Amino acid sequence: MTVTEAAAERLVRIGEVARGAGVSVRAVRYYEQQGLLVAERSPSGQRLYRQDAVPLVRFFQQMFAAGLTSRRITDLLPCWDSGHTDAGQRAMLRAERDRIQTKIDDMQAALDRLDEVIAITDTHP
Amino acid sequence: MTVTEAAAERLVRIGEVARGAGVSVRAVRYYEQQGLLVAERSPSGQRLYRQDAVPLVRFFQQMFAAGLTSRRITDLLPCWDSGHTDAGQRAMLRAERDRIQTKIDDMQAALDRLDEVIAITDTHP
DNA sequence: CTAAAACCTGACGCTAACGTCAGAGGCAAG
DNA sequence: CTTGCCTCTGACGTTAGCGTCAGGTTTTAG
Repeated sequence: MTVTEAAAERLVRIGEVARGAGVSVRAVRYYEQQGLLVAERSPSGQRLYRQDAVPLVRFFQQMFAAGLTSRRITDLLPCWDSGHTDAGQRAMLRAERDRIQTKIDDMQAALDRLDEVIAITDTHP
Repeated sequence: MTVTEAAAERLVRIGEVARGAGVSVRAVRYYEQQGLLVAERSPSGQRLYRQDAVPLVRFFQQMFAAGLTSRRITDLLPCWDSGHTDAGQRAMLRAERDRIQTKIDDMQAALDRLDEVIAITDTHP
């Protein structure tokens, strides 16, 4: 059921993508510049995106929030697109995973320390 | 038992603090510039720190890792030093706490997505 | 038809926590 | 004394993900 049907996909302009994903237009252009996103062009030169660009941009945001760089995301995009991965990509996936886990642990430790202080300052004003 | 005894505290120079805390000398100077750290000076102008500067710098690192800025840390330092806090500081503590918690959740979500992909690419090479 | 809204391409600005010189003084050892 | 390591004060460089003009074209609403 892969939509190989070239059934005239509805294309949207950059503003709609940006609003849909909750980011700025500038951000979407930046993603294209970084090779994260590809867009067709209208005869007049305006960017045209398929609707799946919206969840894709949301995904980028999620990865950015996790501390991945746009470079890393481009390197790992094939893992999503094609499902195919080579050894290097699998290693990168694991490395990023471990890095994120470590960062979560660090932040949890910091959170615990803050909570200690909050508890103290609340009971001891 | 507060060590009000001016019992000639052993003072250390910046290199020892940096090595002890696992940061660069430049970082320690930066913390002073940002008002996080205060140092006495030797007659010749070299910075002299008390040994508790080492755990303090480690603490800064932990807060930085959690996304606090040096500005925020200076604002909240009195909560540690004096144990005394006003309403504004308590609000800031909670705000930072909530921000960190949100970020942890975001990163956990990203981690879960990465783990999905890892699972797929491992079973489906 | 016309005005507003949206889009385009540069290109400089911004922030935060340092890195990295450069040039000069300070300090214990041999 | 001098060798070598540590420290000092500036001060500019870096990185990443955008923000923010500037100046011009295009699309849309009425």
